[in-house]
Amino acid sequence: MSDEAPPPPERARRLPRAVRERQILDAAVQVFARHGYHAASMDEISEVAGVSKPMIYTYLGAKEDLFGKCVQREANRLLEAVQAGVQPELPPDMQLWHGLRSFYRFVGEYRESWTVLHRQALTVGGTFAAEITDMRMRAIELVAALVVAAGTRKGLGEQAEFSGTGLSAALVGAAESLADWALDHPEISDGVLASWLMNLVWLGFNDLVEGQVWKPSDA
Amino acid sequence: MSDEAPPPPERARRLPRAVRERQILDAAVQVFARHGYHAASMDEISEVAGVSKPMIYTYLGAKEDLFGKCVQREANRLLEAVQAGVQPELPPDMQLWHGLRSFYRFVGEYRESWTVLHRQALTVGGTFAAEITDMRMRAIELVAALVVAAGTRKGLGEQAEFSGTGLSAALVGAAESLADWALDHPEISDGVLASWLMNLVWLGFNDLVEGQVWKPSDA
Amino acid sequence: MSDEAPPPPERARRLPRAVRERQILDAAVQVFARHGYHAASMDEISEVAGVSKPMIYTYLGAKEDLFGKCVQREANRLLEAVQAGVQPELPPDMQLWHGLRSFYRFVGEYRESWTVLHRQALTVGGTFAAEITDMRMRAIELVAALVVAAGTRKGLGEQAEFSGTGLSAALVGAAESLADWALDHPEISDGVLASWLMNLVWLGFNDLVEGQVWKPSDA
Amino acid sequence: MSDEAPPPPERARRLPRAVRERQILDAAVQVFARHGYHAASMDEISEVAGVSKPMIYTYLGAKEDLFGKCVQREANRLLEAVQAGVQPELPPDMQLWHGLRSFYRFVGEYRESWTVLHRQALTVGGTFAAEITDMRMRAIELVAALVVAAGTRKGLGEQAEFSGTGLSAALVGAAESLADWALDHPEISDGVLASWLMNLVWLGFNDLVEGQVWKPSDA
DNA sequence: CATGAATGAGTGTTCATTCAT
DNA sequence: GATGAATGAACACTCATTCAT
Repeated sequence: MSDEAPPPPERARRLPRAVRERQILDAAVQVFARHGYHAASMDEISEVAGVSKPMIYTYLGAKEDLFGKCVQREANRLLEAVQAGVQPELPPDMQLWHGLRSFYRFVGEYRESWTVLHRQALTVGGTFAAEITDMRMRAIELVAALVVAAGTRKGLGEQAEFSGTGLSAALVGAAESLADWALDHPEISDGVLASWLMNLVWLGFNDLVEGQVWKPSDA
Repeated sequence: MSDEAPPPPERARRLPRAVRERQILDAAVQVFARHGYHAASMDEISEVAGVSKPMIYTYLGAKEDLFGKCVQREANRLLEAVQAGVQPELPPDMQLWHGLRSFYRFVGEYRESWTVLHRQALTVGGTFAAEITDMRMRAIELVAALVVAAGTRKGLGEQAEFSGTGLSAALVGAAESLADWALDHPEISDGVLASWLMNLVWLGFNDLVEGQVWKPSDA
Repeated sequence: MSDEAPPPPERARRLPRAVRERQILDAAVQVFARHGYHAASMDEISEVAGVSKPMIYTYLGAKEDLFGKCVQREANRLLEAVQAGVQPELPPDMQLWHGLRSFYRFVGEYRESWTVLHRQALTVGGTFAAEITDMRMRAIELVAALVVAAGTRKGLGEQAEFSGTGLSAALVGAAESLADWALDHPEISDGVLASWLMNLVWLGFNDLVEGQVWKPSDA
Repeated sequence: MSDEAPPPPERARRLPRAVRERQILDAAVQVFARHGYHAASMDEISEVAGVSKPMIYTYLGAKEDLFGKCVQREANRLLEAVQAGVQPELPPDMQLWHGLRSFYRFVGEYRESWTVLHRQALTVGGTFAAEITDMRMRAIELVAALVVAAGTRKGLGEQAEFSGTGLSAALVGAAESLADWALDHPEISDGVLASWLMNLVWLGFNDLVEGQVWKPSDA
């Protein structure tokens, strides 16, 4: 029988909720990136976070909620990073280039965020795919509006050779795929990656092969 | 080897092994496409296949083996479909265009195969990711060799504006992403999809916006 | 349509039932000895026997029946071997010695039989334990009657220092345990093994240490 | 059979880990003793323990681990019981006698422990058999050193009539076998059992039949 | 006679989730 | 606020057993 006033166990330090939530989200992103949604276990997340499991449920909800919040947070981070890189007063191609650079810088710096967003978010059935796809679409339109708008101005409507959304999807896919590739080639700088993509989508192989090369005009 | 499936009797409870294996693989592809590797249950697969679970294990092995065999079969199907569409005597751009058409036709026709290959195969840790990535790389080089080789001939080595593997990754990503998009737009024909991609990667946005348009020369 | 291949496919030779049964029992003893009753699988038995599973069921019945028949056959073999070695006209100690020799010879020669009888038969719940125990008891009384009877004649009844069945159990246990030990020491001949046991149970440690030694009188 | 649910160990909801572990181990020993390793089901163990299955896995690990821990605990108990009974200052025969009494007392008191150790531990393939055999050997040498050492002192080396390890195996087998027999004869006291064995191995049948009887000298 | 084909029923194991403290 | 204790429910996998041919 312990009747003496027990000194508060140092074991569990009472931290403000916001801090705990960040700890947990960080751990969750890490674990989700490593194993994917289904293979990730709440046990591992709680362990990595240094927090007991009930706390996760109290603060962030069930596994699916937790994953959703991870996705949201990382998606916001990514969008902010890209938007921060774009300078609206530049010509379209330079805007695109700067946006791409920001994107690749982000991917290189926050690999796990990117992994969760790109690879893992689609494996979860239900609402997530839509949510992610939507976010993806907004992202692409943000970037692709530049060129699509240009095309539209020139009178290229929804004719066979041109489709705003279709091309956007392709463009984003190209950018994403190159991002994945870049994860295995960290020695390639974000500027170079952005340039490659510019040459692909802006000039096309044909011009490129003809010796034409796109280069940033402000470097 | 008599490989001719003898006309299946109306209500044969007792089927030869090869037939059962196909049934099971078909069901597995369907279920894996629907839920992903982890969320798919052997119970559902057996149910869809109209076969008891032990049969699956006897014929195709454990879950991971089964998935591997699905991936292999579908990957072969895809490769064959694409290769069948390419005509080596045509000029490079036409070869590319025909290959892409075959690809989009396949994706449209075998949505589930494509889903398994593109989205689900990467969610399984271990050997699969590598296997798929490898297959993807071989596929891309098959197609991209056309243009990359052209670029290399023109003296574009591994300089900052050009990279064989990097651009290949981007190109394949664009094609894949457009394929995903096309799944939600079945009204767009494979010819049109292929054209869009050609215009993107062959001419580039710049030329496109300037009014230049790529068109198949043999239609 | 098979036209003129008169000899039936060599694949499945139609053998008389008795032969098949022996094949199966041999295989079963082997597999039961290797894995024990529960860990042994009908599949492995059928494979080792070179016979399809339905045949096992047709000829020998279910797994438990099969095991029972294995045990019975091997027990009979053992009993016959021991009985064949005993010569009733010799004095008790020599009878015991010859019986033990036969026993150890059998164990050395039919290791698997011994394993099934001694180690595996007891792990199966239900009727088997009793059956085996019974068989064991009969075996022991067969052998121990010699000495126990002698003791009883001398007026040693069920007093504290003497008990027929109890001592018999101990004696048989000693013989069995030495048999197990001998499996790992095949270089020790059955004559030597029998001698050891004779010295232990006939003379006892005390006499043995005093320099008294029991030796077969007819060698 | 006895299907009466023996009062589940209290309905105490929240118990400290150590208590639960003991409950589970107790239940496991009971069930393993009743059915053997393979036929025992984790379900029954959890039911007998009054605990859900996941707890077993959390606290004691998988089935094989659980069994290993049972064996270890019971083996320790047995060794301690025997060692506690031996008094090193007594002459060899009295030491042996006291050791045997302790052994039989333990077997009578903890039937299930004995069953698990003696009968079931060998049915599990792999490391366990070796572990148990080893433990058995150490146990036997602990006890048999007394007599074997005596024999060796007298100049009885590894000659045909005498073998330390071989005789030890036999001796232990005799003791074990008598223990099994005693399980069905609970009315025989451990002192009597020990006496029987002493008369068998110390004096031998011959002396016994001649009217010589070994008796404890300190009673 | 002989077997490939097929399965019902059960096993060990894990995981997201929630109380009681 | 924070957690160790506890579980329901499901899943992958196996095996003894039996038809239909």
